[in-house]
Amino acid sequence: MTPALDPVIHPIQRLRICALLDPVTEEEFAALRDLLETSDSALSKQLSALAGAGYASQRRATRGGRSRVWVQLTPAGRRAFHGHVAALTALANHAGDPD
Amino acid sequence: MTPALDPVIHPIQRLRICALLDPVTEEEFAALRDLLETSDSALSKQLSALAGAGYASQRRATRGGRSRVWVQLTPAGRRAFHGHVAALTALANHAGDPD
DNA sequence: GCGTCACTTTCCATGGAGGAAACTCTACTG
DNA sequence: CAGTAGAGTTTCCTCCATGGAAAGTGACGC
Repeated sequence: MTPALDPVIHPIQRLRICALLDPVTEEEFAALRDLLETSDSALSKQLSALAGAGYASQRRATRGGRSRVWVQLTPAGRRAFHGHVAALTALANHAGDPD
Repeated sequence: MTPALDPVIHPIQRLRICALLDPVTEEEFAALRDLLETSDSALSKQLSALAGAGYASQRRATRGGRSRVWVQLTPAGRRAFHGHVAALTALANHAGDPD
């Protein structure tokens, strides 16, 4: 069988976002933006895409007098990411190739 | 360090093409098309993209009275694919994460 | 020479991605 | 409470990628 590659997760920036969020409970919006070296708007849109698929959620909290957004993967998002990684790994190992 | 994800290889269909070509010397165009369940034109364009990056090459040979195209990864293509897989693996393992 | 097979390329319509800038919300400041 | 600034968000727009449909090309086979 060919495990399915998830098109919602696959795009490079989204893959990187998931990889950053997977090992932690949550991460600050600004931290993600800096780590990815992207813009506020680009990140915001990618997060919307992940949230739209039910893969990420956001939480507002005050820190340093300012309200900031904290992002986290939902359980479904974490499952989807792990599944996607498994699919990539299978691909890379030629699992299920008829050749 | 974050190993670089190669945007030429990353798109799902191209990743799958590379995964199919990596373990073999060469593969027939029609076989790729059937394995990927895609159209002639779509496959042809993806192969052009890989060839344009120097990652794949084609050879015409006659088989069954008809001339058919055989596709193979170039050494550079194989290196690029392996590098990309390494980058994906590193991402999945959170290598180099500052978190 | 003609039709056919096996791709290739063109044309077109759709969708994703990102920059710039306008907009919203919240939190301070005075 | 009005005003201002910070932190994202959304809109607008433009560009690039992708893919289907169909026309085009080259090599055979008859």
